Amino acid sequence: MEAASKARSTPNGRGRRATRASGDDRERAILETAERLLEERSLSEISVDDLAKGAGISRPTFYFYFPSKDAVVLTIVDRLVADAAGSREEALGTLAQGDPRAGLRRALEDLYGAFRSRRAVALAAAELRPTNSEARDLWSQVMEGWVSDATAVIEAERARGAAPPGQPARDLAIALVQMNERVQYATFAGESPSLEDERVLDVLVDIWLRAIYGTPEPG
Amino acid sequence: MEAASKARSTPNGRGRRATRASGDDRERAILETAERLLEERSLSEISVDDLAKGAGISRPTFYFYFPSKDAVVLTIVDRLVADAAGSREEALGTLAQGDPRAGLRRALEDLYGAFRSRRAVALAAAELRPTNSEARDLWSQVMEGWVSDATAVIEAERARGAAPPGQPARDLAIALVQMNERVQYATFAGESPSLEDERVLDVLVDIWLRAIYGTPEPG
DNA sequence: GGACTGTATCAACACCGTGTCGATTAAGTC
DNA sequence: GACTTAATCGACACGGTGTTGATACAGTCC
Repeated sequence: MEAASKARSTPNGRGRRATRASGDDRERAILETAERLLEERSLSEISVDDLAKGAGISRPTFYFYFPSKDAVVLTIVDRLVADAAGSREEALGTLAQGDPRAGLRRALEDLYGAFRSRRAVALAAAELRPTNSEARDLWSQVMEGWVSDATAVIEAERARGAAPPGQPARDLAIALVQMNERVQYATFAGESPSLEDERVLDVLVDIWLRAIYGTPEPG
Repeated sequence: MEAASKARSTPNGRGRRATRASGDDRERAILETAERLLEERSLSEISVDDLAKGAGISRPTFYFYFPSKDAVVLTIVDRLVADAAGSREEALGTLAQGDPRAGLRRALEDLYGAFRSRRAVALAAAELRPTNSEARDLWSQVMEGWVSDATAVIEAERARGAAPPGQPARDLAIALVQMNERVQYATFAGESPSLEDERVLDVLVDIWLRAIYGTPEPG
């Protein structure tokens, strides 16, 4: 959905107010500085001055390019999300027909990979959510996309008799997608009880399969 | 684990420096003000001055009772966690023998109920985690408790032949416990894709049962 | 009942991060 | 060479945090 990242003619509201001169370099410098610093410390430990210094400008000049520190992060997250959306489209095709286990694994793999390759940004986005409504809205859209995809898959599998009935497909999808988010976040952040990087996919795929195709009754 | 809440003789580091006079009222007033304000707005929108005013004291006096705003929230969360731990102990007994579905539901119900009844505090704790290491450590301990309980249950069920083998019990437990946390948080916060309050337990119990007792292979 | 001790209180201060204003410079047009 | 418009920054105002030092206000203790 709405990328507006390449559309340099249309100012995207988040970035700079309508320009085309050499200041593009500075804008990029700010974004790169932000990504670099986020590898070292958390968002709350980075000030506007740090970003300005890193880009070789003064703090007031920073505000010529971005309205706030949050806006910088949102711009970066926007792009990450757009990239991840690409993987998703692609993976959904694989999932549609053929071996469900392999298809589901491909889909979750792509998603996991997209965020793991830019851990720092993913963690910053999470840190922003509680205090920034724009970040919340953006993430809501992202989650909604995955949930509706997963819902469609579950319903299709039930329709063709491959999966048994159970909880409403959308409810199941919400819980599973939120599980993925949380498990991945914990692993990225290196939380104390968390899955090892190499185990994440095995465990998640297994739970998804059992939740979708398994029967609920214990022996 | 370590409550140190009743132990008024031992100053608990978080609270006030060794006292016993009428200032106890003020300490309680601050805690109550914090809980009250958290019902209205998020932690980041509450200042030390708000807490002081609410308790009828000046901002410097606040620092006589607590070293920071975070310390107030941590004190409250400490108590919530202690309460929740009580429920857990109790629920584990029920789970041990008899109908697994009913037992599991009881356990998850108690946990869900403990946090739902003080939503605002739970949300504040989550907001604190990214910026406060003490909050992270506290929550780590809480998660670890649930994870090791769940691990034990899964291993016991596998040992007695009620549950089939599968992913390592602890890995499964981590993912499931983190799912619960995330799903419950989303519901409390009223996030956009989130489960309705009345659906949460049905969905979570179902996924737990399928993940523990189900077989992974699709038809 | 006056000297002593520890609790409780707050005005004033120093500090830091944010965001804005106004003045200034450096390029392009035409 | 007068006119815009991009780009820059010093100086300011603001709001929040945490500390210091002075002070009032109990209660002992002799």
